[in-house]
Amino acid sequence: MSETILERCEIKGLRMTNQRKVIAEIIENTFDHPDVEELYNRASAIDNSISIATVYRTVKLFEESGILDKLEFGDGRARYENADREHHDHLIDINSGKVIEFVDNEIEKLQELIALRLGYELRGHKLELYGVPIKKA
Amino acid sequence: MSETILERCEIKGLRMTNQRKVIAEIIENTFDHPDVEELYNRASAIDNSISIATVYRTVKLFEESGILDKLEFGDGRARYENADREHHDHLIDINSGKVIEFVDNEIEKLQELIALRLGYELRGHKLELYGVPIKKA
DNA sequence: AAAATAATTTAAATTATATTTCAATTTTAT
DNA sequence: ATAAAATTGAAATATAATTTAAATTATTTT
Repeated sequence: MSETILERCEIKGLRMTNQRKVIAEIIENTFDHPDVEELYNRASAIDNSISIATVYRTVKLFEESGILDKLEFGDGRARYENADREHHDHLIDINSGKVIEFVDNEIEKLQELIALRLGYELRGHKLELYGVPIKKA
Repeated sequence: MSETILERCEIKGLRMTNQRKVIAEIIENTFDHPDVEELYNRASAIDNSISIATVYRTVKLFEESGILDKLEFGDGRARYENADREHHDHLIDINSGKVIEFVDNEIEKLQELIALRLGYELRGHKLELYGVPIKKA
């Protein structure tokens, strides 16, 4: 977990063009979950010649290479985050859209177990909690 | 949990046209997770004048009325199932695409708890397990 | 029951997200 | 430095979903 995205791309033998470096940098240094449009905006601010087609192509390439994780929170747009982080799930505030990350080892273990009981080896999962903030009295 | 979809629609005051009845029937009597295209095919077999726009409109209406649940398994198409069933989650066989339903009360309780710990009241969740069948020796 | 009003439908047009084509450019290999 | 291969930008295309508008169907009023 210590390499940068750029380094991991190079390890995988991906040709690192300027455009890809810009996108890699942005994802490296963000802790939110930008969609392609947002990545394009942020990338354009750094290199305004970059096209949105390249952003789409790059996130797809990075996802297929295991560099990025694709998230879908049900609003029709895909979001991306650095795949090289401690695994976590997401809680989405349905009022504000805010996304909170969490990990729960118990739930992780349970998922493995459930899959096993059903005769499957767990290869991945998707857990999203949707909630509203509890009002303090 | 004993009413039909049609009855629940009527309770909610939805105007039940022929088209909507056909779609309601189909979902009532299916235990898979059809997408709109598939619903349209099945509906067309019953009433070939039904249009795909109506299928889209109807699943949206039904979803907003809590009659249907919308599922997204990451292939870009939304799938639907009768919302009036014992709650369950899904395990997707990544080889065959087969979908297995399961319930685990422990995991349900844990999710509530996690949300609470983060200061949220849980309003919904999405849990999908992705796995491959374990080969028997 | 007929007329008036309101909601729904079909088919086509439109929108939104994502992918692909192709000529031009950039990168890598020779 | 040149040739070969991959990537890019811009525009075209694909795909899922939504919307428009005229026509139809259902509901309400008289």
